[in-house]
Amino acid sequence: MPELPEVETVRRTLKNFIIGKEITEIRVHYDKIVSGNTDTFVTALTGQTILDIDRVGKYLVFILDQDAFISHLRMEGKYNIVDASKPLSKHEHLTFVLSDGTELRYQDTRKFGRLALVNKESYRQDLPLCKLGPEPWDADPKAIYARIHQSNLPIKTLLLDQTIMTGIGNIYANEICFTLKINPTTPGKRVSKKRVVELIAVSKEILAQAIVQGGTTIHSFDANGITGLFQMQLQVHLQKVCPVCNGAVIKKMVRGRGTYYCPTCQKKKG
DNA sequence: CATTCGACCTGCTTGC
DNA sequence: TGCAAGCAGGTCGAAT
Repeated sequence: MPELPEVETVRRTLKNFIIGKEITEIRVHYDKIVSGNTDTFVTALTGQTILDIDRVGKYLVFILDQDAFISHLRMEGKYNIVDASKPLSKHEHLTFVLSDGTELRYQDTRKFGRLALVNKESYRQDLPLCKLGPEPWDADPKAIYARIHQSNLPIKTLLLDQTIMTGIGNIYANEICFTLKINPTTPGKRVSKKRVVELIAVSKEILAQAIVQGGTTIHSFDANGITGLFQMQLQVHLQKVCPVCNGAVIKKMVRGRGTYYCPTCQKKKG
């Protein structure tokens, strides 16, 4: 489900409920949800206390006494905090039994998400996180421009490339292009330095705004779990009418991803 | 190396 | 109504 703002909202919300608690037992109900060896994961983490939750791009990083593990929610992953007596639901694939009688459960309808044991001291330098580019607020415009400028791929596709910048997903890629009035199919090569600077600035603004909205909308969790789902005002994504010119919004597939844009407002090629 | 394309999964919507 | 195809807020690995 999530792009960076949703993951950040999940991180903040989850922290209120699990910091300082010990994982007394781990039950894996769907083996493939854990990357690498499941027994190793379970054995290593059982008995450790959750000290903090970090985030790198769209990854959550749970910091424990001795180890850490990363969790990527992919399309539909979410966390539930429930009383231990609550029956396991169909799509809950992993349960962390906590020391206070609650359980942290990972739920994922499509089973795309993954959890993996990582080295607490070096996870940012290790795979897979070391592959990620900077988040927009840490991005060096020169470096980003260098990457974008050498590619013929559509700018929208490049925004989704987590090795260039991390955190942007399909929805925000569409929104960012709309805000900048840039045609999402514009080849990276044709995007000017100035436009790249603007692209980074807009990415920052939109993600930051989304985090604020997530923070104000989601104070806790409910039966739907901690999803970070929030109702941000979308300008083009899933829209039919352009809010600026009232013209029809177009939907087309760009490199396999649903892409929405206004053909009138987003004519600019760079 | 950069890029493409299918794979990974389930469920909801759409169209015949 | 029934059923198949298409699509969903993401990433990876194999092939080109």
